[in-house]
Amino acid sequence: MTAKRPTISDVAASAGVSKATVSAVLNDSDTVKDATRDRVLTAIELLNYRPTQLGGRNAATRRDRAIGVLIKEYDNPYYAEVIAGARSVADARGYTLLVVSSEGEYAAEHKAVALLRGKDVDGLIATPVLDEHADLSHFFELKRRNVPFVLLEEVRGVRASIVDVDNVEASRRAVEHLFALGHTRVVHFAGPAYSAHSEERVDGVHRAFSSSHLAFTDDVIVRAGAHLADGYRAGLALFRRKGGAAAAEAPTGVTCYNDLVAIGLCRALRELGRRVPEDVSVVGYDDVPLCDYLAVPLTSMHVPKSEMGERAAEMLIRQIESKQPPAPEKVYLDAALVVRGSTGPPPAASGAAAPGAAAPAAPKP
Amino acid sequence: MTAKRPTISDVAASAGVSKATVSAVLNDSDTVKDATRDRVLTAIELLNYRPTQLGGRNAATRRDRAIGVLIKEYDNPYYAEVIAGARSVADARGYTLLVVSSEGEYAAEHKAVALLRGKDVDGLIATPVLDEHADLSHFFELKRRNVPFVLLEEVRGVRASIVDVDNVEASRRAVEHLFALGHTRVVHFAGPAYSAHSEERVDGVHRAFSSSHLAFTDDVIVRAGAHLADGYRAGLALFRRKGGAAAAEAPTGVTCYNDLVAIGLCRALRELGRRVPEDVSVVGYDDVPLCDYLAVPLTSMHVPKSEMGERAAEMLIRQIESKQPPAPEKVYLDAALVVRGSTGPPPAASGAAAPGAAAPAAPKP
DNA sequence: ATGAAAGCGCTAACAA
DNA sequence: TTGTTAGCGCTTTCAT
Repeated sequence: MTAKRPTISDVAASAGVSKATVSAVLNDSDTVKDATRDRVLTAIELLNYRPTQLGGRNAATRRDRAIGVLIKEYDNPYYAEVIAGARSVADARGYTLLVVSSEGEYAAEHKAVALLRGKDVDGLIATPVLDEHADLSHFFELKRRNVPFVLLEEVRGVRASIVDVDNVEASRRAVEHLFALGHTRVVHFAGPAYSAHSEERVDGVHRAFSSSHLAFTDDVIVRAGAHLADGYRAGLALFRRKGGAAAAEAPTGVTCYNDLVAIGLCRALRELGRRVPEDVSVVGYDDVPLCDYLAVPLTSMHVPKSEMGERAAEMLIRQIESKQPPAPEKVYLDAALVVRGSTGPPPAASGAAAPGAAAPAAPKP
Repeated sequence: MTAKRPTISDVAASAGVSKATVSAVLNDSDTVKDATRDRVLTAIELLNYRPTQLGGRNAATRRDRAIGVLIKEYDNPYYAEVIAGARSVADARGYTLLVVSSEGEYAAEHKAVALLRGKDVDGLIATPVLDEHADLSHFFELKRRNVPFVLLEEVRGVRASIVDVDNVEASRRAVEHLFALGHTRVVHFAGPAYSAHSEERVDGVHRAFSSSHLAFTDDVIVRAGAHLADGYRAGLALFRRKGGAAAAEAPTGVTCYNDLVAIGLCRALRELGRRVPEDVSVVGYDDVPLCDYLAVPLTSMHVPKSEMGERAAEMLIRQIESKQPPAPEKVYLDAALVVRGSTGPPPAASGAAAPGAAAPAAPKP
């Protein structure tokens, strides 16, 4: 009863060509005339054909359902929560998650996507690397082979479903939280170059400054990274430089690309004898569970990570199981600032201030 | 020139049976006589045959090399480092890592291993779940199909390569560190039931007590878990109970299954107004990078996670690429205690003590 | 309990 | 540029 999965022969018949020609189209051979390629592609769409790599009776029957998940950092609790969300719905629907990380490298991403589709995953959830010079052929190959995928981060040039948060707006609100507290020397610790989210968040910082009477100068954006060590290094560098005589110019508030960077920064501040939030206010991003476990709990922009994973998986599975080739869907969820102990009013009024004047006395530098 | 990969036909010929019979053996069909099964299995070993699921020319040529990695928790930085180590060597050798987590559930582990081998991974690195009642058929299937795998945690009943640390010894030393500082009321926050490592570490605690003059009672072992929230909950429960009048009986030192649990415990202590290390000393396990980033840095048992991943991957790839079927290898690496700020002498001498007596004066409760 | 033969969906050689 | 033909390695009837 159950309609059989179409095979390459069905496509060939429908397009009025041979199996070999269809195969050539699938493998992006340049020996195919544009007209015939189009005919084949149309037939693929029409039948919703999905090629398989399997041989024998395998191809027709045995199929364990699997969803590939492409992330960018194994050591980021952000992804752990997104994956947990995706897993909960995948599991309920009989899919298993296969996770691969590009670690921010474009070449690794390319290889990973190729591998996953070579392994016949039924669909893909991906956080793509931002790389101006990189080609997008691996995503186009997914399209060609009709493998559904959902992105968790926009990538220019690929029409695809996406689940995300409005990062520029959220980042703007993070900065405005500091403005509202009276901070005037505010800085942003930006993420890695490979992150579109980082660019969006930088943009948000820019907009917050634009809406204020504060000047957006070059030193507002400090390139940090995505990891604990990045925030630590950048924090040490910045605040050591702005120590001693230059202390009056030091920022009193910092928004960070993510919570890990913020935690790294907090360590640097601690080691330099600056208190959080008395001397410097710090706001993270993502609202990782760890925020609540720190001695001074971290104010952070809450991102509904688990829900993002769930929504992405639901959307993807719907597309996988749909009879029609899927139309791209876009879902934007809300982020909300969670204020905890790491933010407060700036040390003195605003201008030049002797360190440790108004705030509770510091124990020891 | 390059010796072709043996096929099912080669095995059939070598064993003097038909392809169908070999197929039956591979799929664990019970219609095969023991004698013939043995002959087939021997032929498989002899030729070092590895079945493939792929069809067409794929099977002979196109092969992206992949290593499956089975972990137990996505949200544990321990695995992030092990994976990073494995990835570094896998990458250099042209292998891509596919990570799947069982999240501690046996059924998920079974499914994951089946999936991975269905996807034709070249080998597997696995941290198996501890489950007395569970069958090990998925690992035997790997054996039957000659898929190399290395474990990162012992599992009774499976002869396999392993890379690990001597957990009972390491755990014993963690406890003895507290004993050496003068602690007499010491407790261990144990890990989840699915963890063999947890059992080993509990065993280590037991041995430390045995070598001391302290009595090992039932309350020495507190079942916590593997996550931040587990340590927090268990910590709140234990120290709330031992508050007020019972405070004199409260433990002054705690060793934990891992760093996450320790961090959770520290939060509980903070919220209950107990200072670390002045009132309670806490020691973690794994020595995750985060330890250095806490306001009171965490004393922890350092496990060479990255090296474990590297060694496991090296061993596995050697077995994958070997002409001979591999003999199981066992590697045990050294753990070493890293003393940081979270441990110190107990509040008073040892018996009933008023809090905050001998330790350096606290700024404010 | 086993083998012969047919077939799976795909790719690759080679003609046309 | 395309179709024909010949596989690939494996699984699965169905006799025996």
